[in-house]
Amino acid sequence: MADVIAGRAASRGGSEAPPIQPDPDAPPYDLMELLFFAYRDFVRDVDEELAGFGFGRAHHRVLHFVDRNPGLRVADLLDILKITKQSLGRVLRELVDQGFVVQREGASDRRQRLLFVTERGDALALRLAHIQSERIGRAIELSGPEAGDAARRFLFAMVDPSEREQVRQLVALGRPRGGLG
Amino acid sequence: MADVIAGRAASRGGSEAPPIQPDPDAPPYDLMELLFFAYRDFVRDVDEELAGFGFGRAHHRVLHFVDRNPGLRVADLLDILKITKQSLGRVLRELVDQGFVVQREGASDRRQRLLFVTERGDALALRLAHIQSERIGRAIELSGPEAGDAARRFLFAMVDPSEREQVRQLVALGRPRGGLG
DNA sequence: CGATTACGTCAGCCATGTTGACTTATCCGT
DNA sequence: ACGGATAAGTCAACATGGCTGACGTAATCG
Repeated sequence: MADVIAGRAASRGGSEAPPIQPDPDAPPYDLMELLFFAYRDFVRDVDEELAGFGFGRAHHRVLHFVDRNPGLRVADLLDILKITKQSLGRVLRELVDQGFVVQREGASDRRQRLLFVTERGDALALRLAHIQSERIGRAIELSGPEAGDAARRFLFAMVDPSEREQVRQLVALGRPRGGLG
Repeated sequence: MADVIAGRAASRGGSEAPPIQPDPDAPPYDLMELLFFAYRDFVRDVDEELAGFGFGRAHHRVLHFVDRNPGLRVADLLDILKITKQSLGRVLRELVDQGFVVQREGASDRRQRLLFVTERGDALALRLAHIQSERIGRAIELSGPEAGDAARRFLFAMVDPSEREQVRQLVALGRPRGGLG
């Protein structure tokens, strides 16, 4: 399979010798690309498993966040995923129809349909999480636990400032590891 | 906007007091979610800019990798993006039609259509990269340069072992910063 | 010369996102 | 108690970007 890249770019805009120190104004292409490659492989991990239920990645995202946040409101989920009510509606209906998620009327506000996973839903969510955590576990072994911790801080800092408080709270439960900064 | 999460999960499977040390077998949910949130916001950065040309994220990925790897072969691009020839064909045609990318016959193998960005293509690629690098720059400021370096190592380790050599070479050019391990 | 390779393309389908309009039930403030 | 705002669901139509399968053409390689 196509393994070698044919030609490499000359440094942008000059014919001088390549600088040893990188241009501080040059975009951090390496981080951009590593983010792409890491995410690409990370999400592909569970595709097969999902396909077995006729599900896709959208179903996984919903199942995951409901599993991790029992009683989540629909509006919260929309805000997490940044998709429309209609898009969510489709995948949510399928998850409910197939018995992975249930909706319960809110106790204090009966307009709300709070989301919970069923036993079946929890089992699937956990299985998918285990698959993906193998890759993460190997990555931490390879790069060292400090790199994992630093990656946590870096990734958190990549989140939009306006979203950080929400993300901090969402992520907090699974994180008795020290603060995010 | 929905800001507070209604209910939080009890620790899975028990009613004891929450452990201070996390279960070492528990999936690293925080990293999984941070990866999602960071990627979500990172790719959204350029959506508006792309829409101005009638482009989407698929166009961006193609433009980026061609810009960074002039003379890239179509087969290489397919292998990077992990999509089919037909999917790539559509977006590539649009990029070519609108004068952002050109294809040149390979010198040694005339079956190849090597890919290059035009001046126009390079300008757009650079503008998009600048937008995204603002977020990364702020993240590095916030989390510290060591966190950025560690994130590089961690993200590289997240890449599939079978893909690492290719990724290492692709990422190498923009990286006079020290090895990836 | 024949098999393989690199690339392109037609046709159709699927998953998942979008807008816009509308309904229903409920809550909350006056 | 009423009326506006809010939470959620739904219908319809459409866009984007994946996919499979089948084929065609040109060039290379053994």
